[in-house]
Amino acid sequence: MKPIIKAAKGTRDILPEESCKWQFLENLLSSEAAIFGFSQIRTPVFEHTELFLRSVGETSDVVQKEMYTFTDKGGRSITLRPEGTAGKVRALIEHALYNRGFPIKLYYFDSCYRYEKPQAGRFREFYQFGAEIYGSASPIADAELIYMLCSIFSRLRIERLSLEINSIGCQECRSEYHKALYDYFDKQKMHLCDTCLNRLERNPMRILDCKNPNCNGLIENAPIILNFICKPCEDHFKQVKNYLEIANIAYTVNPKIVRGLDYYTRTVFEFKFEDMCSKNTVCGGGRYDKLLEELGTAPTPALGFGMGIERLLMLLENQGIKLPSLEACDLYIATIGENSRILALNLAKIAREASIKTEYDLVERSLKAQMKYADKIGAKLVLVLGDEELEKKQASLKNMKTGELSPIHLDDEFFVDLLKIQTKI
RNA sequence: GUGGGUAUAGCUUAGUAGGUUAAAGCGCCAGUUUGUGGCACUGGAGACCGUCGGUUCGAAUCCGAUUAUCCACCCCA
Repeated sequence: MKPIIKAAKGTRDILPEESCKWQFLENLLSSEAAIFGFSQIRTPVFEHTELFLRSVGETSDVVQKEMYTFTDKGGRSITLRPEGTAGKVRALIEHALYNRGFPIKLYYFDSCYRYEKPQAGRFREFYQFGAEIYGSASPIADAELIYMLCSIFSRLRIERLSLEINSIGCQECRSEYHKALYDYFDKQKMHLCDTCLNRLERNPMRILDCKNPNCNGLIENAPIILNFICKPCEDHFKQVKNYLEIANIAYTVNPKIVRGLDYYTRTVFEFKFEDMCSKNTVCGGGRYDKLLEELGTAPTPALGFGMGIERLLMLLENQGIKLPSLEACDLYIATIGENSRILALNLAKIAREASIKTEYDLVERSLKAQMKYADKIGAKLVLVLGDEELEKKQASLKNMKTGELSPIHLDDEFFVDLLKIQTKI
């Protein structure tokens, strides 16, 4: 026996019992996006590395240590997408979708790839559902995106999900804030933990999120971004909050929310849920008004979010919300001998044309074993074709729920109708 | 990248002061009236105890390394 090959680290197979749940989620998310006027876009799994360097940001952790980057045979540097937004913006620009008139509203359901150490709710290949709005600078667009998310969560009957929002301002006000923050922590360097010392140089805002008790004391009195954002950013944020209140959406302002991708500006938000031990983000997003410019097109305001499907499933599991399981079979045709098998082919064809989910024996098992199998797959009806009845064009139909056996005439033109009625019972 | 836990049949697990054919439940297959499922009973297949090396007369059991997996941190969805 040769050694078996297993799935690569951080990847996993979605087996039938689970894939039906994925299918359900994908349908629900897509149809909700459609209700909100979003249309689907599908972009390649891999892109030129340059795209992510310029959008996600060269200093971000995602780019620095988590990308699947390789050189293809043509010598090009290629990267498997670590997130969904960059590719969508690239496509928007490449196909000049902005000429179709604003707003452009797109959604996607994509696999993404990051070279990380796997753990709960985190994989190297993971799926994101996301939506983007291009061409609106208005705070109503920020609210609209959040409305859609709330609508999705309520359709899934998810509760106890907290929405945290923040504004990280525009580039101008943020750089001022960075300066203030740097000065504040720099004076107290000796009290910071090692990771925070590192953060101080790379992204001082991250220090605000540190769990180390020593750093925590300093955080209390640290400057807050909301005191530094400029008047337009402040107004924008105020209005977003206002629109949320109008829609009766509960939120908390969390000035510590810092998104890890460099392209965010102004509004940022996260939907979190409490797990046994830690808080988990199921969905995160925000505005990225400078990104389109950065990728070489006219300045265009934009915003979007990404939702982790694996985390959504975790959350559903956590709240005991059941998703549909495998669909049962309507009709199983049990056969005894070759003649009845040939007849089964024809009957199955008729039934299937009428969209009745039909199966018959493929492994040449005994009748008893076929009955067992029919039971296992949850067949509602079993049609038993025996040699004796075959001559008289008859068979017996068993209702698996009641155990009731009834004779059925195979020539009956109402044969299919009969099955249809019976499978509905 | 840092730290910790775990590795025994398809699944869930038992088995350690080191001792010969490694155990159970579930699942799978077959049988208990030769043509009828669920329940019960009987039997069967299925594991070189993650891998490599070491200690020992002898290792699933002790030691080391390695790989995989889980969890936490970093970071993120």
